[in-house]
Amino acid sequence: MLRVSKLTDYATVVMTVLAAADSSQSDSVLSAQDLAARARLELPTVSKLLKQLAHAQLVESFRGVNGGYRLARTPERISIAEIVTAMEGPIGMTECSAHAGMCDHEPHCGVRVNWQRINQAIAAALAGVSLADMLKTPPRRNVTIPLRVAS
Amino acid sequence: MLRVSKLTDYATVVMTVLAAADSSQSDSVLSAQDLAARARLELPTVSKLLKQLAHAQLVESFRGVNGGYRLARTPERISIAEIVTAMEGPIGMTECSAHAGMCDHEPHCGVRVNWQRINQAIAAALAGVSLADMLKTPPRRNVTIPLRVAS
DNA sequence: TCTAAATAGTACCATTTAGGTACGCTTTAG
DNA sequence: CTAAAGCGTACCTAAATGGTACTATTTAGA
Repeated sequence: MLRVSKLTDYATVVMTVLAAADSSQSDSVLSAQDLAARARLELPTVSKLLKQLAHAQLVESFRGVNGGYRLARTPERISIAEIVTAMEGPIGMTECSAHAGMCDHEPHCGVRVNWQRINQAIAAALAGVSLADMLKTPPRRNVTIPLRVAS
Repeated sequence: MLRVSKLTDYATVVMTVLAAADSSQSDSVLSAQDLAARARLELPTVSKLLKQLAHAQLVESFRGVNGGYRLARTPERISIAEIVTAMEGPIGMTECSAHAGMCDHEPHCGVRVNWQRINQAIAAALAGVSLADMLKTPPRRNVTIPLRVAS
C-alpha cells in the first residue's frame, strides 16, 4: 500500500496544528497536552513524536512551566519531506536504495539504480509540499513541479 | 522510511527478469523455478508473488508441463505503479487517503485532502517509470514528468 | 526556596503484519 | 497414466509498530 507509519501521519497533523497557531498569533508556544487535544490524539503519542521532531530541529522545545513547542521555522520553509525524514529516516522505497550493503542480492541486482532514481522523484514530490500548503484545505491553484525521472 | 514491502521489491525484480527474457526471445514462458533461479530468490516466494501478479493480469500463467509465466503486455506498457498496486493495493501514504472511513479523526482532519494530493503526485511518479525503463541500468536521458501538486 | 507544570529519557509490552513454509489439488504434455 | 508445473489454503515465526509507564530534569511563580 506504500505507506508512511501512523506516527509520521500524526506528525504531519501535529505540525499542521502548530503551523495554524503560528500564523494566528505570535510567540505561540503550545504544550504537548494542548497539541494532543487540538489534534485529538493521545498525549504520550504526541510527546513521543514531538521529541523526534525536536531532535530534527523542526520544532523548538521549551521546558518547565509554560513550556511547550513551537515551529523552528515558518510553515512555508518546512516541507513534508523533512517531516517524513525526521520520523522515518532517509527516504527509500526499498531497503537497498536507502542503505547500501543491506541486501544479499546487491551485486547482481539490476533494478537498484532505478529504484534510487524513483526515490529521488518521490523525495522531490514530498519536498515540493510545505506545511503552509497543508493548511490550505480547499485547493487554490495548481503548480507544476518538474520531476526528473530517468527513462 | 517510506518503503514498499520486500514482496513488492522482489516483484519488480522478477518482472524485470521476465522483461529481459521477453525482449531477447519470442514466446518466452519461464517457469517459477527458472525465474527464482535467475532472480536469486526462493521458489515459494517467487510463486507467491507471481500468483498476485497473474491476478492483476500483469503476467499470463500457463499450467501443466512446460507451463510458466509470461508478461501480459510489452515492458513499455507496464509501469511500476501497476506492480506496486498489484502487490499492495491502492497507493496511499496514509490509511485514510487510500480507504475512507478507516480513521476516527476523519471528520476533523484538515490534512487528509492534502495527503490525497500527495498520493496522486507519487502515483504519477511511479506511473511514469515503465518496466522497460528498469531494464536500462545506465541512464540514457532524462524526461520531465509534469507533476501536479496543490500549493 | 518550594512546588507544580512541563519536557526528556528510558524501558517495556502487546499487537499486527510481513515473510516464509508446507501440503494437497488441478491441469496438461508426452 | 504420469510427471511437471501452477493454484489455493493454511500456518508459523519474527520483527516492527505503536502505545504505556515510570523517572529525571528543568523552570516560572508563589
